[in-house]
Amino acid sequence: MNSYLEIVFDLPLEQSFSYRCDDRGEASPGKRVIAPFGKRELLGYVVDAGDKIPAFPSLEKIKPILRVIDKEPIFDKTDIALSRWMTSYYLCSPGEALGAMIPSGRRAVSDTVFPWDFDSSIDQGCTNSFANRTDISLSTEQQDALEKISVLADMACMKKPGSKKTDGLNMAYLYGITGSGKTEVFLRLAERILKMGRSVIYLVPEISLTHQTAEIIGRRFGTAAATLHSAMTGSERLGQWMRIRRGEARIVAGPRSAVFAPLRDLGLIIIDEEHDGSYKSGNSPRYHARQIAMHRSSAEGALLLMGSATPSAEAWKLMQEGLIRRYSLSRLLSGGKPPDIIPVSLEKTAGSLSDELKEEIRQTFMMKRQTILFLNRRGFAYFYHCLNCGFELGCKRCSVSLTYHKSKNKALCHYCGYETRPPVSCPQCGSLEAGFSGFGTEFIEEEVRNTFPGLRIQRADADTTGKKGSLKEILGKFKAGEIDILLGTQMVAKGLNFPGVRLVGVVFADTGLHLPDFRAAERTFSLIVQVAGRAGRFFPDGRVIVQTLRPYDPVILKACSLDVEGFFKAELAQRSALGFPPYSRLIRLVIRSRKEEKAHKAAGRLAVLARPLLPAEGEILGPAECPIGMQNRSYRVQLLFRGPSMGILNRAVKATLKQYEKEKENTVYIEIDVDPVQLL
DNA sequence: AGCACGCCGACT
DNA sequence: GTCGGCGTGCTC
Repeated sequence: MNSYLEIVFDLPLEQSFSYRCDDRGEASPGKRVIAPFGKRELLGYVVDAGDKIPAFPSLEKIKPILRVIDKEPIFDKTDIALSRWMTSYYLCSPGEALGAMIPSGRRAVSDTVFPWDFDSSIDQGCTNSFANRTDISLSTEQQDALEKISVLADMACMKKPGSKKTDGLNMAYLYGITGSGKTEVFLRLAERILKMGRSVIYLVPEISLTHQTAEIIGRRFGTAAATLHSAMTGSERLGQWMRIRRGEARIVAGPRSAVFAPLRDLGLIIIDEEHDGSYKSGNSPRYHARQIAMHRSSAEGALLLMGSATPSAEAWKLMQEGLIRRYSLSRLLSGGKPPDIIPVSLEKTAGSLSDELKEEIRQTFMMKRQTILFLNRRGFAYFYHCLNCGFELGCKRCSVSLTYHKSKNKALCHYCGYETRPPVSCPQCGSLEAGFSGFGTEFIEEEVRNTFPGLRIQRADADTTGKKGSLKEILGKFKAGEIDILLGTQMVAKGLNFPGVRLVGVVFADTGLHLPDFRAAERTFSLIVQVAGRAGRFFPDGRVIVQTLRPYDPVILKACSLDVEGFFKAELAQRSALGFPPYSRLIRLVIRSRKEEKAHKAAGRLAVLARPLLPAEGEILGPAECPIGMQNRSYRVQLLFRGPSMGILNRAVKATLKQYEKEKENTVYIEIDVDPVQLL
């Protein structure tokens, strides 16, 4: 019984390996085992077990496994089927797919067990306060959306799981500004699905939001709720995983990896803030939770419900085509209107604060209210520049500008961490008219302090919130009114839920617009609208000032007038004209090598091999140096496969890589990114 | 991915 | 003379 096992490892290896197990059938498919692999002992996943002697390796080569980790299988047939689909879609190995699915799969196995606790977040946004009350009455809009989506949910749930194709009838979108009550509709729907005896996944973008959502769900659904997030230790997460697997927890909240929650009878997947970039994994397999959710909901007969005020271009197009049903929430529950959003030109401004912004800060202070200043990218446009010869100081290992950090008097690289003392005079021409200028948080902090010496100013970015808990502390002080101006990156967005805030300033809105990425406009647009939307939720009497070097840029203007439809009309027309997603699909290969010409040679060869393997509808872009051409001493060259459908692309890429490997000439590291979102 | 084996450059 | 670079091959 079960004397031979097929095992896969979390390594970039296609094949499975055969092992012997002398134990009494303890090892079975879906369990993890420790097995000798070359010189080391590796954690592997059993994918098959049987009595038949494996055909391939000679019998004497087959080693016995060392031990079985799990008492119960952690993967069932559905999970293994999902991992197979991931393998073919994302072109990763079976072991990598399984490793991404189990939250502690890639870490050391620890045996400490911590109790599962809800973090009582300091974020007391209204989400919390109204979501706690189940008796709250819905607005007509909410009620209407809930009823219509419920019909869809019932239809999706009627289908037998596995009865294939749901013809897009299983996707819905709650499109509405922040504060219009999406959360309550999500929760009501979840309640309904749970009552029908089915289960729910509730995805949120970040860990911080996970806590908040977990808390709401925990209060509302009690022990039926579970959380899976990356701040938990391996064993904590495994504990939750098994609770879910056993059916004790039937609603799971978490970030992108929670899309793999091993729920049975899945009835609903919710993706809150669907546009958010954190749903895309940054390492192999580079999956997108939305894509996995689409696959799972259709394979398991569930409804997929997404929500955002600023949908992704992909979702927007599917809504236009009717493949995702759209339900709008257009009114704020508070009854107010979004605040005025005023674009202000920075063109003739000496520093980084326009007169308009300064004046509003002054007024806000006089009204005893608070200001939040937003900087979208830490240290961008913060580069060493020589006015005489144009020299720019860049990282020796990565081709990005070095950022000046005044507190350390160091110039440092954001990608690899390289640091150096900033030169006094230009290293190229010796001119003294060289130095750092720009819009980093530190720089602006100083300017704000000099302009408003009497005000209490606090900076919040990766530097000041390095130690855990300190962001919480800062936000706590801000909420208590002990800070007048909060200055920081994305993370201060949470402060937007505080009623003392009157003014929000986006210091430099166009940073993202200059990036060499076809999604730059989409991201810039959505950032501004998100900021403004959140602002409006709590202080409809408030102001939002958007500073920009391009006050006439249509993207900025449409964002300031919250014109989502208008933005997508123009943006989709442009994407279509240029043949970019959502009007095409992409696979990106990044070839990395220490030697520049090696990387280029490999990329060139790959392109040559690929062309005949790609049907006429497809094309290959590049090879080209990546926008960030060098990272960690490695040259990076990219190759983009573009075509109308993913099928032809991943077949071509697979065949290309296979052939390239067979040639065994110029071995390089190749990174595969299916549906890339960042092209840097 | 690691880890070993193997063959060519500048150093204790 | 060795130490050490990374190119190549293999892992049941």
